[in-house]
Amino acid sequence: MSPTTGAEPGPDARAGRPPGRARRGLPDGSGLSSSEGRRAPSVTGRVFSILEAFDGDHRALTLTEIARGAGLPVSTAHRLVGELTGWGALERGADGAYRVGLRLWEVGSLAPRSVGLRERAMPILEDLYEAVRQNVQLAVRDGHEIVYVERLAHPEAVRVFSRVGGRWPLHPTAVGQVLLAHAPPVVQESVLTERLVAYTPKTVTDPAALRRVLAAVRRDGVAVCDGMIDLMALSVAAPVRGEDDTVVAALSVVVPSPSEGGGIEPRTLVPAVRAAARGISRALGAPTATRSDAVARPGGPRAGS
Amino acid sequence: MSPTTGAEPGPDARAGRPPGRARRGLPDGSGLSSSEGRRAPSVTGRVFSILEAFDGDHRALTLTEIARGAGLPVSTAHRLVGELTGWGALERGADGAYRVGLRLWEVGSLAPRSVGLRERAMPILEDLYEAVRQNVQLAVRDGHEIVYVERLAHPEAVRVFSRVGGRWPLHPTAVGQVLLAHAPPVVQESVLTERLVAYTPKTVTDPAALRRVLAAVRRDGVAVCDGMIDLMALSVAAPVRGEDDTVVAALSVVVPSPSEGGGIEPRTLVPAVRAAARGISRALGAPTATRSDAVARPGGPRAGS
DNA sequence: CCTTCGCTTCCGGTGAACGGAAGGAACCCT
DNA sequence: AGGGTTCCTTCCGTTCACCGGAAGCGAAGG
Repeated sequence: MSPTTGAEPGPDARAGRPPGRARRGLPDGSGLSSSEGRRAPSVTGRVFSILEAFDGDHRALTLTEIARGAGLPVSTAHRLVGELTGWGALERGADGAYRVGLRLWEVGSLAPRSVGLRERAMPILEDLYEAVRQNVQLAVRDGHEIVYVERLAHPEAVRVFSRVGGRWPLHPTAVGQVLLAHAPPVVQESVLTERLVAYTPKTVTDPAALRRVLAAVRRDGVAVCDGMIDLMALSVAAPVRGEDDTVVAALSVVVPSPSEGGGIEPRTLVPAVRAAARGISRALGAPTATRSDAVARPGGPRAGS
Repeated sequence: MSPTTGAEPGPDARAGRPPGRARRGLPDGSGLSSSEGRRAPSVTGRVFSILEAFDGDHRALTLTEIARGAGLPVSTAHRLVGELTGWGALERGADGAYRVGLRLWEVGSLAPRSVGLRERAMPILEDLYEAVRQNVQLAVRDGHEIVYVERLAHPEAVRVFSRVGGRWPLHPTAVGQVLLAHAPPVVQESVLTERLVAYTPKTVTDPAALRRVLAAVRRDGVAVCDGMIDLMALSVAAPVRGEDDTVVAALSVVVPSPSEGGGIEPRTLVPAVRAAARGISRALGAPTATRSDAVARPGGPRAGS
């Protein structure tokens, strides 16, 4: 294979592919390996780079693919993958390809910010899902990105690009805007100085405009994003607060965009989303969610019916 | 291929671990660290032992607790935990305790046997959940144990001990019996020669009796466990088949045991559970689930294997 | 005050990890 | 059949990253 293989970050990326972390290129013997490609020379670092070779579009990899993706010699990859497989972090299928193993998932399921949160939120998510029969999503912030923790999708609902465990930037998603609006100021400023990628013509990319959006989100307690990632979809999100009353997650509903002929008036979703988010906050022990003011009044926590 | 290709990883590092909570021998300073379960002295092995220090009852650990649990010197644990935290496999809370991090959960969510399966099964699980309004569970087998992959619990349903990501032995659970009944003969024999722990007086512990139960499960296409783990609960499980028509998972419903005054007649659940399991099998592309015979009445074709 | 406990840093010796190279098994395409 | 390609596995001498005891720190508590 000629040396051109992974030079470009996203030659394979289809339409709606999130800005996944830059895939590590080959060692790239062109001398000038520079400082950027800071590769941790530790064993642990190498193990991580192996795990990072797997992502939503690459769930099954051969040894050689792993080695290439992780930037490791095959013999090294072979040894480490062998250990990973022995423990159960990876599994080898009958086809010889490696996949992420059950044991690793099992440990991951102890993460409080994902499964812990999910456990308490699930009943309310279900109620909301039953009420709207569309896409319902729950996400948390990790650095400058959101990570989807749970997603309930009706088969006939508008198609969305999110995936449980998937990452997206903060600025073009309703959950992201909610989480950013309530993030520490350092994070906000940092994001506002980054280049804000446009996914559609409707994406907010101007820092000043985004700043206004965030202020509105804080004021209204909801974020509404129409066609910022996909012109067909509109999403409404509200913040979920934890014990110390900080925003720990965001909840959203995604419906067909009215500008594309969606039949749902987004404004009717706002009370339901806000109520469900408050319901989860209460389940988490948020102090303000136990008071009874603040929410207008349409519909109780059970969002209809 | 090599000796270990395909099939079960025979030697299996983790088969020895008793299914219950019992785990983690404290260093117990008695000098005699023995050779008992000595862990591989590789860096990777140490990292695994750190991850293993976390479990359902220990989701937040201090550095010292991790070191003790993993059987490592504090300074060593400190260095490795530092690397794990830097990558995101662990997170350190404001209280100084370490928890499993989002990044690790994220990689784990790429495991085909958990989330991959879950994604396709979810709509059907939801339908079943709506229909019965009780506990609905989905589990796979890993070695001599089951691992719960998904669980929907009604707040007012009978309380069960399972947890997403949790492990249980095969013989006392309905899902376990289904998975064991369709496991490779090697696994079955191996389990039948183990000591079968009794959780209640009703637990099957006699190998011959279990063998008859498994035959019945294969014949009927369902397993029914009444009070084998918890006298209050009864569960009904059915097999889920994958593309190659092997049993890849099991689905169950848990209701209050009729002998304890539960209001539901278990027999009425059988068709619903069986139908849901077939629905998931079909979603996974199982050949027999697309035909319309085979399960119509007990004593159908399938019996062998 | 001193003690205890847990976390962090330091540093010299050493053995585990490294990876090039060679061997082997499939699987192409002539 | 034969030569070419790709991928996996094993081997082994070199070296450097890992190891962990010890000491320093800060906080809690008696």
